[in-house]
Amino acid sequence: MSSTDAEATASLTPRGRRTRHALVDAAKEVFERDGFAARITDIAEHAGVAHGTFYTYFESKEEIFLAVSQELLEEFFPGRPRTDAPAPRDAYAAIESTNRQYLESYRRHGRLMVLWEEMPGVSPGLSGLIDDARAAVVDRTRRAILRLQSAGAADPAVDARYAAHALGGMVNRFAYGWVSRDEEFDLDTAVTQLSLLWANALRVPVPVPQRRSR
Amino acid sequence: MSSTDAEATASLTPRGRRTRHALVDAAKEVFERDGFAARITDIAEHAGVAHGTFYTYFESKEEIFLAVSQELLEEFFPGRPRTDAPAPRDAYAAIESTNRQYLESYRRHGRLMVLWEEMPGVSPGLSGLIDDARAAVVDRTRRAILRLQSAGAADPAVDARYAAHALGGMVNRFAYGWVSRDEEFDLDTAVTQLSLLWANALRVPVPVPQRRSR
Amino acid sequence: MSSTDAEATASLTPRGRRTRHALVDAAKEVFERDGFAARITDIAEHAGVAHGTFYTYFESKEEIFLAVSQELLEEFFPGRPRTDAPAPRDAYAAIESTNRQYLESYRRHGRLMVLWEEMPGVSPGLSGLIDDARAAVVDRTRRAILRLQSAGAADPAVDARYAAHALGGMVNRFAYGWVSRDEEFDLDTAVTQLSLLWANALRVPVPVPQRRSR
Amino acid sequence: MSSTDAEATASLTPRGRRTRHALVDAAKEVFERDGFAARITDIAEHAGVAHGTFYTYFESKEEIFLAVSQELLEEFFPGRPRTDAPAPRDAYAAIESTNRQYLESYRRHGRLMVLWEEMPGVSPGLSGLIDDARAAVVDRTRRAILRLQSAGAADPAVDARYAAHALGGMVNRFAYGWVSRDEEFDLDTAVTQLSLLWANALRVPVPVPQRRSR
DNA sequence: TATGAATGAGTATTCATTCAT
DNA sequence: GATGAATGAATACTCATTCAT
Repeated sequence: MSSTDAEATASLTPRGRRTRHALVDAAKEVFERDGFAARITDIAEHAGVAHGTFYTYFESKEEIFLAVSQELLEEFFPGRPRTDAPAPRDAYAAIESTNRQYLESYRRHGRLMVLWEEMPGVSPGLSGLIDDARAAVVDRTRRAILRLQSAGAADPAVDARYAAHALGGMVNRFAYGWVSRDEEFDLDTAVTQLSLLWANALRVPVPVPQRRSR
Repeated sequence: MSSTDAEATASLTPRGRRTRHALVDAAKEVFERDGFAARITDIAEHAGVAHGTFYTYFESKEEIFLAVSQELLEEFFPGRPRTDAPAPRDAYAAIESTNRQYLESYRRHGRLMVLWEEMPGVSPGLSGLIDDARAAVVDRTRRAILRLQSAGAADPAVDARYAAHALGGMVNRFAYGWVSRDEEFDLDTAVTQLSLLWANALRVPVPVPQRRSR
Repeated sequence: MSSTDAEATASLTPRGRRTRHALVDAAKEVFERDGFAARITDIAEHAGVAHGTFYTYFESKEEIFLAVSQELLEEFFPGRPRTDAPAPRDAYAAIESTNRQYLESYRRHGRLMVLWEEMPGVSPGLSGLIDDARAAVVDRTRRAILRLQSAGAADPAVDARYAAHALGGMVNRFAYGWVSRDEEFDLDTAVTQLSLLWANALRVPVPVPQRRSR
Repeated sequence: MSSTDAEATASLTPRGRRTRHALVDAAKEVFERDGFAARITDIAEHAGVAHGTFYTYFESKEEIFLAVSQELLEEFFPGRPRTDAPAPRDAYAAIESTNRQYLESYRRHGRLMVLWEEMPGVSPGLSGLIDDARAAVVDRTRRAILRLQSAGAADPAVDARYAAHALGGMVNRFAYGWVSRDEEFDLDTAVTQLSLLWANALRVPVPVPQRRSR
């Protein structure tokens, strides 16, 4: 549970905590079903509380969407990297692991992730928040690329910042297409292929087994 | 002017044609300013016609947005490739040319392109239409990759369909980030870098000059 | 009809003018009945139009209240004095005429005048507007007193500004009490008495007939 | 402390008395800040008690406003006159003393007095109560005028009841304007001027020093 | 007594769409 | 074709008041 959530919850009685929780759960379901057009009335109804009760805990749809998103934010944009910087020769493994985690998380949250992508059209405020988190991750990628280049393990012609944006976008967009349309993709193949493309793009050596994967 | 537009226009008197045109122009401006939340009243006002006149020409906001989008659809997803399949040894040049065109077009239409991306959250019907067009382009990319592979000019370990989705997404997402946020990118560098990543990813040979570009 | 009203009406079709008028009339009735707590729904209903139609003509309750008040504003705080400055020896007659006009107008508009007085508690914006108009009248009174003093026709110990505020307030408050509570007052007596008090206060000579009026 | 307050307080435990007191204090502040639109939540919060606690002591906003007003009621409309009827020849001194007290009290309670005036627009019940108190004072004034007239010390042409209403209103309205708008008045001058006007109006002799006061 | 969560009636407001002229 | 007035469904939000603990 994210810190923000803990904060919001701190001053509540157990009963209040239960109600708030029910609202967040309900909101998750309703957002998944109706997108951001979800009606506050429906959320309250789903949670089994009166209309006005919603406003005891949240000031707006944005705010509860944020609460629903807390978990995702932490999962996709952790405060700190989930793994230590890998030795250059493990670069491929790190890429693959990151991609696998990303795709799995993305698919697990499915409709909600899609909502994130479409947020700017609908709630600029919220999407700014997501953008910030995203920027941090792009920056981490950028630094990782620079490290590989220093170690002579990546194409020096590549501009780390441009590449971080482009490759991050590649995986993100792939996942988005997968979830939002009904493309037929296979998880393992997707991980292998995206990692191969990513590694190739940077000219990071790809271990032999992958090269035969299809 | 696209065929659909021509159709819609055919049965109108000259005066009607003018009014319809004014509405589409106005809509473009207003959509760019307000996003898809634009109000029909504003569009009509901008076009200098009465509110009700809108409905003489369009049945809904979706419909006029579609009309506004016709031009873009044609530009981004032309009915037929704009260039013939290049000889394998010109692969890099083709990649670069495609990317440059894409980025230039995307930037030219700026806010409107962003609207396209965010459409699904807001008008599923329309976005289906865009998706279809997109799919055609992805398929063309897929076949191009297959051709390169047959010619021994691209990494055979790459799955053409996955790669077509991924690399198309890469450029699309990069352009989106560029336009929707205020990232500082340089057009030439962006073209060079994205093309380098794309070519690298497929292990398509990159001519020497690029390799020194930064 | 005040200029503001004419303006608002200028761009409307006859039908629109009729509807707008119906709304203002309805509002007057409803405000008189319910005070400023009147509901917009009621006003629309009273005017025999749909709820939303209200918003075709007015943006808020304040705005229609202002429209309702236009006529009163002009009556109580005319852009220019309704009479020329009287010769000093007619001072009493002028006082009496002004008071009679004021009391008659106030009583004619009854409940609506009372609403004006209570406006500050309920809509500071509107009341500021009324205050401004009131200030202009107070200033006119002040200058009239100064004129009388120069002519040696009024007590020189009186401070014209303080007196203008005080005596204007006296008549206003008297009228307010008369209308808002059910005090039993007689119009002629009220005019005579207020004028006597006013004249006495300034030591303006009071013609003999008045002195016997009761 | 007024009798009503004492009553309400009698049956409470010391702790209850403290809480009730905190609520009344808080209400005074909040009413002064927000007018009668003050929210019960805010009052409770200000008093440092839970929302629901309010209802342990008061049934409604009106009721606590009344409690807040007790002190003022007593100050402005004392159960008995604060001074004995003055000898006719001290009439002016009595007028001046009353006016000074009134203006000082009014200004001391400032925003709250203004609230009183605007009460009818907002809570007819309460304002009826205030009206009653006011009526008692007007009646006292009326009888004082009659006394002066019997003693030959005031203009016999003046109708005591009309004058009591008018002159009371004059001072009240002057004070209201002073407090609610930002008129620049000076206390001593105001007292002198209002007393002068009042005395003049009744043709009560004004001692010489006043006549030179400005 | 105190708490604070829950309630829900009440009201304003927006805007796509219809339709008489 | 054009007009612009009229419509009314849809929904958000506030806050006094109740009540279980």
